Amino acid sequence: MNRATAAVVKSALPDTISGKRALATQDAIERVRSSLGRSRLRWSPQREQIVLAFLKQDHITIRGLYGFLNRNGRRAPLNTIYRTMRVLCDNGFAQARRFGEETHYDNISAKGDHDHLICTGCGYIVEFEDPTIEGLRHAVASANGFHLTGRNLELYGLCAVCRVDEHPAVRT
Amino acid sequence: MNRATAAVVKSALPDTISGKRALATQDAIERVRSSLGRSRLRWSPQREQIVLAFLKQDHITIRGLYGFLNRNGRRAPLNTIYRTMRVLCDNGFAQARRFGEETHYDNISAKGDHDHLICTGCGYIVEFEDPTIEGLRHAVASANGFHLTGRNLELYGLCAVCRVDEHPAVRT
DNA sequence: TTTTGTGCAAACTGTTTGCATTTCC
DNA sequence: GGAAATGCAAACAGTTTGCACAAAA
Repeated sequence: MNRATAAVVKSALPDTISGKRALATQDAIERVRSSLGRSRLRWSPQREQIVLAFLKQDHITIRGLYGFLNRNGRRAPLNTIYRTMRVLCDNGFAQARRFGEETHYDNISAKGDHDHLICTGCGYIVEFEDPTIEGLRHAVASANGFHLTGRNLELYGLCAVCRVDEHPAVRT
Repeated sequence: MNRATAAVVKSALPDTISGKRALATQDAIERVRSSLGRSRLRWSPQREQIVLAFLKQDHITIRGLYGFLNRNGRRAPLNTIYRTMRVLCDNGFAQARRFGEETHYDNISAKGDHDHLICTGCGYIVEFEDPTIEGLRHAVASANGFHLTGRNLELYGLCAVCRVDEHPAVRT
């Protein structure tokens, strides 16, 4: 790992979730399930576990999901996870974003376009929204005759913790 | 190829270059050479060919360089190109940026930070600079206690050509 | 003459696919 | 019953590395 874009999110959220979040997740799961159903896609136990795990995070990698599931005794092979995530992307629940070596999947079911502030020390990721970019987008697009469809803005830097410790923090 | 981030640059610049550009390149080559020399890195014929080819483009992939060199009878194996590009990155002449399946190398020897407007139809890439982002960067950074070091902004859309033709253009 | 680069082949990593089998609708 | 998902293994693409040899400083 010696490319400029290093660092990987170490986000392993607690395996237990608060009542409030559990409800929100329950709700979201139901939305995914019926949406897939409408597209004649099916609902298997594996798929449910993967979607459930995915919906708990803001962004996660395939290996992250794989580890999470295994840790909780809900084993699923990598290719099944890949396939499920592709389905989620195709149906507008996830968004794939390449970062460093692997693809990160953003949970966009409950939020609009957002961008990322990434600590190159520990891999900590802050998501933010800023309307300022909209103006820029349209200015640049019209100046070049483009019809815009998407964007990806990543800001890199050192978080407060990593700036103080000379050694990068290990975020959980 | 069915991920959101598709499309690859088809940029194969003319193999002959204008006198003006040739001079600029000659100049840049010399700067690279002496910079590497100062770091006790060496100057081989292969390296010269790779750097020469790289400096002619704004951004290119390893396979792009490989094809370019081969087309011009200056064969170089892939791993040599990879190693040379890493040297160029380490010494501030190139910048690696992952896009789609492969890594793109931006020629930053003669320009500052810039961003990309990318046509998802034909892979055409427009580079642009916009000071507006600076304000945004600092606002977001200070709000989150980050010390910024870099950024990457990609705007995706359809270029004028691809919007008219329903079929994507093949840019050269 | 020592250190760095080259080039071939083999390894490695993230991701996809073929295919027989199982499961959902 | 028929379409779709699973899970194993094998394939694949981009990239890196080990190593013997060649070449630059």
